[in-house]
Amino acid sequence: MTANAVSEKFEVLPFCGQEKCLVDANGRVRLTQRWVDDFLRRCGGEVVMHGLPEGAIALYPEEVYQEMRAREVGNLDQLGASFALRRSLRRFGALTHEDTITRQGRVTLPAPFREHAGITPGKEVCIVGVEVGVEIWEPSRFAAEMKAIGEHLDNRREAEMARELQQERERI
Amino acid sequence: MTANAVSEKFEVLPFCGQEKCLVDANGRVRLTQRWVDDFLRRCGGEVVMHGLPEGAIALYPEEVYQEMRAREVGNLDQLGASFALRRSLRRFGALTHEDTITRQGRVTLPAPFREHAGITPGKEVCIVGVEVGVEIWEPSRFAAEMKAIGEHLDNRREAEMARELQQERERI
DNA sequence: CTTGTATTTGGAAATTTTTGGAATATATTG
DNA sequence: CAATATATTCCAAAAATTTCCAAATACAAG
Repeated sequence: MTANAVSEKFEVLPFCGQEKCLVDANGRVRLTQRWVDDFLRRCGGEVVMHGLPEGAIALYPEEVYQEMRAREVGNLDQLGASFALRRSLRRFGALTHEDTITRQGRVTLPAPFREHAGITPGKEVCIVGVEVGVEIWEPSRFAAEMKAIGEHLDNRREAEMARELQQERERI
Repeated sequence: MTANAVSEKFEVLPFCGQEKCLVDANGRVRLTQRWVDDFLRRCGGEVVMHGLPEGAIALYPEEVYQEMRAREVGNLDQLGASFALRRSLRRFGALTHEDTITRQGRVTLPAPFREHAGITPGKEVCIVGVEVGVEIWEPSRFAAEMKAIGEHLDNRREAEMARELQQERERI
């Protein structure tokens, strides 16, 4: 298959899985063919890059980002009165950037985004599918994030099991 | 019987029982013919692999997974504001992966999934039927899980018997 | 304004990894 | 014990990743 032809196979679960890959000396990453295909299918390769508060970089198809921002951007009547709204617009504006995936599936991460995400040219990053797009993480940050998610779920499991036992005891 | 032909024998209890098998050097497992048949019958061999919070890998027919996952993906307007939604998408995205069982009944476990489940190429795993699919466990984790299930059921038995006694005493 | 230098961009070759298949060995059943 | 089925190892083909290189662009100094 050539780099530009999108596989015909229908993807039931787009933007899933995770990869490790190297950031080249110029701050570029190469997406795997599968994700390139997902983006081509969704938006012809036009992606929005956004620096997340979690300290990672998200890549969304344009339409996903538009939908995500539609509400706040529509609230122009509050613009004069609300510090919070202005801050939010400022944050999203500053940390958002449009790009097109190249024919070889590469995306350049501009320096401010790399700094925001703690990413260094020449080192590895984790690229993670998030169902509606992908996220690019500095590996140790990603490990910490997954650990936090895991611990939260452990707590939920304990709570669920305890509750089940409690219900058994209190049944009339 | 060839690997691709599904046995005509009607399976009353699909996805039951357990097996031990070796993970090859490239992280692939071979399902027994019975389970290959179960998957071919349900979904033509198209499976969804999912890293469970319990630290094992589940294989479900596609349709089972779709049903299991009430679509969070529709809430795009919350994507920018909600850490919890992003975490949820991240967890499911990172630990979910589509695959097709090969003609030889093999499934590749990608490295991140193996790590998540503590599985090492070249070593044994337990493959456990869970009625709606199968789960792949690192053997000692599976033993611990079965022990935990047993203990929880012991507690429930005590609770149920105590409650029954209490009801008898409180009867008028 | 021109020339030389540095930086960025795109592409191709080479290596590594992954994948599918077949051959061999082992176990199971009649 | 033979015949069949199952499991495991090995190997060749295919694919993906990474490294390397050349062209293009931007930048700076003369």
